[in-house]
Amino acid sequence: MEYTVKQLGDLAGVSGRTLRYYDQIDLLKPAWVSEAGYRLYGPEEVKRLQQILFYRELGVDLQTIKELLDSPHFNAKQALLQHREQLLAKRKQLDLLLQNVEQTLAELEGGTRMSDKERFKGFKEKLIKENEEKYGKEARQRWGDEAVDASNAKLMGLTEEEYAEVDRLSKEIIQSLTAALGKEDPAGAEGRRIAELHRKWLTYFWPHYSKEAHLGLAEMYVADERFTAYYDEQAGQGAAQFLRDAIAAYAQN
Amino acid sequence: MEYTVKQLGDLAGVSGRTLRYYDQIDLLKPAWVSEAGYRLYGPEEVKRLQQILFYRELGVDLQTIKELLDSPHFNAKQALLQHREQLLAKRKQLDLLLQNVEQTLAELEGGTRMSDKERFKGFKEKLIKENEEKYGKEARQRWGDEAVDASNAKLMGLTEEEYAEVDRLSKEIIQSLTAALGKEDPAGAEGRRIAELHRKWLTYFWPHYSKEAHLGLAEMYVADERFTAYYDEQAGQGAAQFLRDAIAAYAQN
DNA sequence: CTTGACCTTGACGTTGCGTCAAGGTTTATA
DNA sequence: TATAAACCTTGACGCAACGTCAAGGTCAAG
Repeated sequence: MEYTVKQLGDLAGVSGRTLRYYDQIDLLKPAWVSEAGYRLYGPEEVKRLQQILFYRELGVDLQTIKELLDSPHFNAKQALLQHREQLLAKRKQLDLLLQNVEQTLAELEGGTRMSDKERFKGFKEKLIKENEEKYGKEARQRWGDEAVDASNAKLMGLTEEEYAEVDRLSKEIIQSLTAALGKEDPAGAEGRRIAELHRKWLTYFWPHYSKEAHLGLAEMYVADERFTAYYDEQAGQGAAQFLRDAIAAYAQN
Repeated sequence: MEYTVKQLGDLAGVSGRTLRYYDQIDLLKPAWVSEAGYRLYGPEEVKRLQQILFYRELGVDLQTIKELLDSPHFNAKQALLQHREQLLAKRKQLDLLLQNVEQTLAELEGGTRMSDKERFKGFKEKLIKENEEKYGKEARQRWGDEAVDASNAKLMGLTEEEYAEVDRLSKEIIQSLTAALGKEDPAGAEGRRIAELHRKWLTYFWPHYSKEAHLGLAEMYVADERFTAYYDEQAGQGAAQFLRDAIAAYAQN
């Protein structure tokens, strides 16, 4: 039985790129190479790939796997013991993080509204302590490496469907604003439509809708430069003002 | 109060490089830049850095932190809820990994000596499932055939003490070889001592010792390039050959 | 003989910085 | 005041484990 990269890849559930990478780092070489330069794998390589994937499944890094499989003296038990220590350390850090997050959440829930000073107090103390210890930095850096990829945190804890709708709404608001800027009247029909969209969007964040609050938010859009900058950047100069006027007209109605 | 990169870095416990990186990705810009091009930070930046580090400590990635601090629409609570979910998921996976590792270790400790077949059973099942989804019976059969003879993972089940001794022995062998290379006679006293060490070491792997088998292994050290490379790398060029000769002399005696 | 699926080798992107390297600036000390 | 030490700058490479084009060669099928 001989396999090309794709055949072996499909068989084992890894990509062709992965196999070429394993070849590159000398972790798994093809049994031979065809005249055309194709990598061809035999049963031996299938076996070795299985072992590689077995250890990878346990979270062992490729270098260690290589040593494990190549060094005839390598003690798998010791490697696993060491690996377990790493996993335990990781979990410990995770638990610490979780504690922190939960505590912060609890403070938010309880409306504790701690001041920034208070909020960062414990954190600052921790930083100082870390600085005193020589390995503080190292530990933090390790943590940085472990940091969860939170690039999808934009989903904001909504269900998928909810998020999709929120996303659609905010995009439509921006688009409508872009189109309406300088052409439409904020107090006109299009302005009203935009304000309505904005209201819908709002309901996903506020438990209760009120015209007063809506109007208050609209005012903030022009008063707080962070909001202003956001809308002006997304939809063009004057977008925040337009939106504020549209909502004002809508809310007064 | 104004700070240069190092001053602010020391204050907050981050490196200058980190601050320059944060500048680069527009996460934290200096308040102004001196004529000489030095970055200078003010109190506002200190506050922002605190917030950045606060969220970083929670494991949030820098892009998300940026959005969090820059976008007025960002809901910190929702973000944290979402983040907590990710942390929980990660911990769950860690626990699974730990379970796997612990089980494998337990098998080693208990001397259960599970067959490779069994060892890879769970793994195999997973692969088979994946293959079935993709290709159905045909692939499963092929895979099954390959899987059955996936039998060469050598996990040596020793106790901790045993391993320590094995480790000590192998290190002493390497050291002795390094020292003896080119100076001592493989058939001499030192060669004999090394061969003896090697024999001791062997007993931890082989249930029954025999001179023939020992000699056979020694031959393999020069015949199998993996072994040769290992010894020559660890103890110097010619180490495998020296060891082979020493064992040969020892075994013939 | 032409698709289309598959193969190859680069080479860049990802994350969050660490770590030189080469060269300019500021500060402390002799 | 000269000079060394400490600090600053901008590149640019490296890290883990691949994903993802891009440009071009190969192979089995219609």
